[in-house]
Amino acid sequence: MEIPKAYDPKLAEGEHYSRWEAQGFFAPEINRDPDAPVYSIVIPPPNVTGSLHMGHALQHTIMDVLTRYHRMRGYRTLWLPGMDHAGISTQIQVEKQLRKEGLSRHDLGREKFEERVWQWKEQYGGEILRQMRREGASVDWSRERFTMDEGLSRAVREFFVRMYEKGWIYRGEGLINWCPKDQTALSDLEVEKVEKKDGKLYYLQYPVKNSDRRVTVATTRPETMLGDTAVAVNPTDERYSDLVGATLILPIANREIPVVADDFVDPEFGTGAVKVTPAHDQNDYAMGLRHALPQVRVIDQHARMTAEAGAEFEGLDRYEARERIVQKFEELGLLERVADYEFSISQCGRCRTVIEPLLSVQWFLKQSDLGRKPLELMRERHEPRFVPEVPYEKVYTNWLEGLYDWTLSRQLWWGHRIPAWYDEAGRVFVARTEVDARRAAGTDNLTQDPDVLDTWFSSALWPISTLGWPDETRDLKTFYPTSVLVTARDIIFLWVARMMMTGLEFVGERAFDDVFITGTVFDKHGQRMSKSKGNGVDPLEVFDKYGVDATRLVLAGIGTTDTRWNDSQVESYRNFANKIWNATRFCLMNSEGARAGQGFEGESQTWALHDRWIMSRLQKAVRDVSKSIEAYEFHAAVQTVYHFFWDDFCDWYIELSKADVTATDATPQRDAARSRVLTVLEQALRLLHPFMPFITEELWQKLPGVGSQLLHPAYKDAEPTIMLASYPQTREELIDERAEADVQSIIELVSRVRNIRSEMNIKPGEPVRLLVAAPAASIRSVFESGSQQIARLVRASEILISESLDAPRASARAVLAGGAEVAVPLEGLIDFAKERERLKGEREKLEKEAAKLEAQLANRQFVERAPAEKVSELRQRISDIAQRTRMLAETMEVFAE
RNA sequence: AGGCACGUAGCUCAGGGGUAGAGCACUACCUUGACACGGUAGGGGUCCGCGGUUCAAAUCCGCGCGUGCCUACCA
Repeated sequence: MEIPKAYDPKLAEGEHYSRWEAQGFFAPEINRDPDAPVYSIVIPPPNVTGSLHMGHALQHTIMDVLTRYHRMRGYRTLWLPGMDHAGISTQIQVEKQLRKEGLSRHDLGREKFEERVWQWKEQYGGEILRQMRREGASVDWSRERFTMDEGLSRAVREFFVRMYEKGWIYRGEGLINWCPKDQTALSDLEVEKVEKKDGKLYYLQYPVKNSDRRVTVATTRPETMLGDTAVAVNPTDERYSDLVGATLILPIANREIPVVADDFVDPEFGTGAVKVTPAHDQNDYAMGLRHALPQVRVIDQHARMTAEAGAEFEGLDRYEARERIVQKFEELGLLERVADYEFSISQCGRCRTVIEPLLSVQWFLKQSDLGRKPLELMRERHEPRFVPEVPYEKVYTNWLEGLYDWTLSRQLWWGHRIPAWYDEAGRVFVARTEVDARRAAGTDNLTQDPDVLDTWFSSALWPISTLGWPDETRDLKTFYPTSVLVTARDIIFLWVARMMMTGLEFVGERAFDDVFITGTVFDKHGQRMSKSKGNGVDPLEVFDKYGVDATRLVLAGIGTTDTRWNDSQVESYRNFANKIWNATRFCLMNSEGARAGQGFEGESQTWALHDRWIMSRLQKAVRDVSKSIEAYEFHAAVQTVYHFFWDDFCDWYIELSKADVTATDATPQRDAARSRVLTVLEQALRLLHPFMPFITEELWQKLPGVGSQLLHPAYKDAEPTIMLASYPQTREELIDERAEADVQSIIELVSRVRNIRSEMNIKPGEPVRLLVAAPAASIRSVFESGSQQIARLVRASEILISESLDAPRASARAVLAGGAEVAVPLEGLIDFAKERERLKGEREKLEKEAAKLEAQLANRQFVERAPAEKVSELRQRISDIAQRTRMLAETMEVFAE
């Protein structure tokens, strides 16, 4: 069979996915075992406007590894894909498109605009889903969901109505975050805090009524003073105790406002007196409620001053007003001073406009009620299990402990319309459908609330709504609760906690068993990747350059760690893919007469040493990889499989088998050896498949002997594919420590001789003779039976094995474990001085180690208190080293001048 | 301001009470019939600093320094 010398990822990547998909391999229905255990994951739905970035690629890789692994283990496996309608960002996208046509959404009207968005979604949306195919994501496309689907929308209305009926959703006036640009309310979680903005702190003086006294307040937002309805001081602050209850004259507005006492005020900060603007500041709002202060609105939705601010300011932008007011204070002689000040501001998470806290009527959800069950579940049973547990369990718990009301309504057109209707009298009717609302109202003359719900409202239902809730569907019963949620840490509050709330509330069970929080991928300078910085690494470009499988290996290894992206890691895994390719190429070039799955017949004790060895190594690799995947330790899993394949299989097993495998005569021995190499390879490919789906499928399909018999019994009727093959299971009885130790001594011998060759500058083509001595008969027999292989690996023309060494003076020597020695006669080739130096170096190394160990043993405390096992281990090591040193000394005598 | 992580080879990172690891980079040799995206042999580390616990600390604890993240009602 002719296959190219280098692996070209594009070929495999272009070929297999569509077949997997078409054959239905991704759907859980492929599993025919009625008793199969269930494994399910719902994808964190990417925004319909989004395209793939490294964070997605990381999450998807981990989900796919878990999904493929469990599928191969015979689980009824579902990974459900879908998208989020992404209210604000999608609306912005479409409005941008309209603007190019000279239109606004108001020109179209609501209905036409919504149609337009749907159109946009069909045309441009969901690019990321196409990109997921490129990643090899084995999601069940037949269950793809969109948060605006009819089913999911029904779930949203159901959620809303039930919460309303319980009194947990209410409509009321509150101080909310308002984005003056997007013209909508935002939840606290959609607001970004930006720290360390340079600004000013203005010290303003308010005169006390009927007095010469003035009270100085400090503020970063002088323009809000027009809305002040009090000044607050700390009740314990003696400087102001006589003023509490006094009346101040608010300058410019010339309004009378009281001085109130409130614990909130920090006497240490500023002047210890705070202006209170209940209508434009979160804290002042709360204080206003405590003291029953009036709320004066001086800033409107467009961040312009209102009529209430006074004719002089009406219509001014908030920042213009600020300047004007400061100027005015100066003129009045009431501006005490202005100080430079560093402070933080809140921005719209979407457009970065500075948020304006505004009083307005919105819909709210009392999260503290809905959050009670998740909090109890965490406190009592530590569920869900966070990976890593530290610090996320605490982050999650702390948030649940301090829940506040969630502003649900958004003044947008794209999203789930609030299921509330008003009659002419303004009475509100919340209902699942308009028909229900009419029935309740007893009239058809109703107007639906114009607002839509926060995008995260529908996201909160994702695990249950995608599976059919509120109906009790088969999918919901089968796949819920889901096995694990894989996501980034920044949406633990926004999303993870809320899914737990709805799952527990409506289905009575946690949304997922485990929550795996991935690390963050930074650029090579440690900066967060972002569009605006333009420092993002495009996963697709990395795929193009190094292949999807290599990229996945890097991503899986990242796991929960924050990592700076560097291509060299991907390059090394690209090389690994090529190594896999070429190892397979070797096996295929020598596959005539061989079949994967054969060659290891009979009692393992009758097998050759290197066969027992590789099987033992394979069992351990299988054991460790499975254990690591199940513990979400992907880095360890990747390392294990990488080193098993490269070091054990390629460097040693193939090399040790080469003579047998490449024999020209078609003997049964040769074919059995070929089958054994193929068998180990085939198992290794399966082991690798969850991480590297494309290359493993590509190569697996080429191996002679693969077929339906290798599929997991749950998939027995399916077309042969590695993705439905059984994941290798450890066969404990094949773990053979003796064989591992024996091959280890062969490896040591070979390495020592190669070292001599290299240090002595012996030409690679130049054959050498080997004189090997070992006092122990067991080691001698290992060397004897392996002498052909050893000779091949070190290019020896002859190997003489005896009990004690009798080598010519002109030999290079090395001491091995267990008292064995090796000498390489080098008549005429040896440089005595150089050999002396080399041996001296060896001896120094040993002496240094011996000194350290001796010192430890000399410590009586150690001997008395350390476990006996440790002490004897140390004694053993010391005696090994002593023996080596002794032998080395003898050897050096030979070279004495 | 609090909380939490992290600091290991030149770089990116594993590991973690008992012999310091990988990949890349580096040095030397090798185009040997799987693979130069390769092979063989090497060099390179007071595991941030200082104390403590322990027979034993890179690992556990405290403090300090540095870096990053999260939370917060600093007007």
